[in-house]
Amino acid sequence: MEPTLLPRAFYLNETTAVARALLGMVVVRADTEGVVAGVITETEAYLPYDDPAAHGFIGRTQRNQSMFLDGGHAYIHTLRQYPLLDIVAEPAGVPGGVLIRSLMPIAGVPLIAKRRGITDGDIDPVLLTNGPGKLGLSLGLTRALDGVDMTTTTAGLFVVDIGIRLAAADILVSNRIGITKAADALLRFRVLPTLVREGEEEYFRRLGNYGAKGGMG
DNA sequence: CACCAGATCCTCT
DNA sequence: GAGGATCTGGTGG
Repeated sequence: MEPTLLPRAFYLNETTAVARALLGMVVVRADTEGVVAGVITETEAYLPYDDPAAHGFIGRTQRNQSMFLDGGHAYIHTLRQYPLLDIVAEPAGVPGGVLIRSLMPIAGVPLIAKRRGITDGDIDPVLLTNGPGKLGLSLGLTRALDGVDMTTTTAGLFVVDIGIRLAAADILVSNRIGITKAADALLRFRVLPTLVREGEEEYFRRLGNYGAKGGMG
């Protein structure tokens, strides 16, 4: 299918539904250094209500204000030296967020390796972006991109649908990791690891079609 | 202004 | 599985 930019309506839904639906979608980052893209293979939902692990739980602050924007905006914060990418869900004023935890790179691997500081040319591409901090570095994210609208291409950070459709059986559900509050809530969603591997060539083929159609939108 | 807690990663063991 | 590197923002004095 023709790749399509995910519209606002995609994100104006329950945070958990958005977290599931984002699996298989493609994050694209385009800036002066080049284009980087990867299929989303792991997400976590941070709920707008009764979720002490969510940054919005304490109310609106300087740090988390982007979570209160309309769904489809970026909420980018840093943890130690790493930028982390959330995509805001739900309508404005409802601070739901989906943490993008892992990508499978499908474009710009050399640039990703450069941003990761990896010089070993023989490294597995999947290992370059299989963690929230790693993919944040790979996409060249900074707090300057906090709050940008990801339903347009103007900021150079957006998500496209390239036609990947996952069955419920293809998704692993488990507890969120790296947190201490509400650590037992089943809000982590992953594409079956074996499926990621098997789908790798197919993803590249789709991207080839995308590139042939004239750019990233 | 000082303190401290993190939605992490990497290197050992 | 544990510990250190290293940085920002929230909270309290």
